[in-house]
Amino acid sequence: MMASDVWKEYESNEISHSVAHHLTAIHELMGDLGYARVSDVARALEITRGSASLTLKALKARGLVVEDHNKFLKLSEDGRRIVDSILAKRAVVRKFLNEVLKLDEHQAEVDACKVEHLLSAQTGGQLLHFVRFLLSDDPTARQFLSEFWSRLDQDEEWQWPVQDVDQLFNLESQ
Amino acid sequence: MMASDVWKEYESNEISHSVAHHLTAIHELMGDLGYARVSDVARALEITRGSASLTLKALKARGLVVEDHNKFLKLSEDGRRIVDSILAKRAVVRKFLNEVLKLDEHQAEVDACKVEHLLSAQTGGQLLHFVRFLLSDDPTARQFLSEFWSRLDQDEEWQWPVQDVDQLFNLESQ
DNA sequence: ATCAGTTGTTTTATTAGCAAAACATTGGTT
DNA sequence: AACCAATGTTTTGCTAATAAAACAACTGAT
Repeated sequence: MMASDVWKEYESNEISHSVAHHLTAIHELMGDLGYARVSDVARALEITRGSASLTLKALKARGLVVEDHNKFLKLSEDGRRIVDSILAKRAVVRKFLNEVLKLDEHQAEVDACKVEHLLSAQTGGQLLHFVRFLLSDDPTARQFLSEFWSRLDQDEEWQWPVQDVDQLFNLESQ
Repeated sequence: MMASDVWKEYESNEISHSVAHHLTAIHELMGDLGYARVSDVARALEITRGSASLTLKALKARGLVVEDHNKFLKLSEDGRRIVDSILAKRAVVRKFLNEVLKLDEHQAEVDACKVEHLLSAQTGGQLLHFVRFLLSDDPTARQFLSEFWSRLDQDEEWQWPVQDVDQLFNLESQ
């Protein structure tokens, strides 16, 4: 009852939203500027240098970020792997929301940003498979998508949020 | 560059994970026991009564929870609406992950639990449309799904996380 | 050489969410 | 009546993540 064990796994997530963005900021700064210092991360995330300094100190202690001889930051091997998995999930979710579900780009980006660090590797991988096939030139996929989109145009309105969860799929749920 | 404004919307979310589960706990307790007190919520969430008391006091102040003449809790109209939208998103995501992407039930439940309170109403609604059509008896949908699943069985392995995000869809991304 | 700007750190404070412990209240048993 | 168990609250303390402010160190221009 109540699946008490499930909901607490949220906190036990090793990568918080904040950590995810500190790490990806370093990654993007390395690409954009060729380097990343505490101030650059703070500027990118629009937080104070003090905040970034503290968070990045913790990430250095966790071995996800390494510091150059002169205060230049770099992702460790582990940090790089984490960033890769996060960016991959973000890209897949964004593409699915925007190009399949036809949500506008901003909404797709916001929602992808919110969930990117929370999805399991399995979910990310399966979703990648799914979206790749869905957006491929396979005739079955093309036909399915065009049929789905044509129905989207039709019943444009829909009551959401829904009052009775059990009737979401006009089947039994649970 | 860096979409600084996007990532901060995470914190500005009005419903935190903790709040979402306090509210849904009340809802489920009302269904299971017919009532919900501070202790019942604490037991359901496996936190102390003190913690639940403080969080629920804040929710009463926000008008999402109302207190009976004798310490019995109830969802307000607003609280009920929030719970409805969360449970609907949870159900849709879980169904998609489990019945479409074929992730095992536990993984589907964990991931759905993590993102349910973060998805926008638009995303929830569009995803519902999508899953409903996907799992309907429409021949196009049926054919597409069986084709997807057969491919899933084939290329069983896949390197994840991925090293190069730009080649995720062997197209240009961004 | 001094002065200003940038950078990095530390300290203090705040908020959300928890635990632990002390406390008060209530309800039922004996 | 006395006692015990359950309930609800409050206080204290903790961690993560922020801001704000003070401070030190370095850089560059004049």
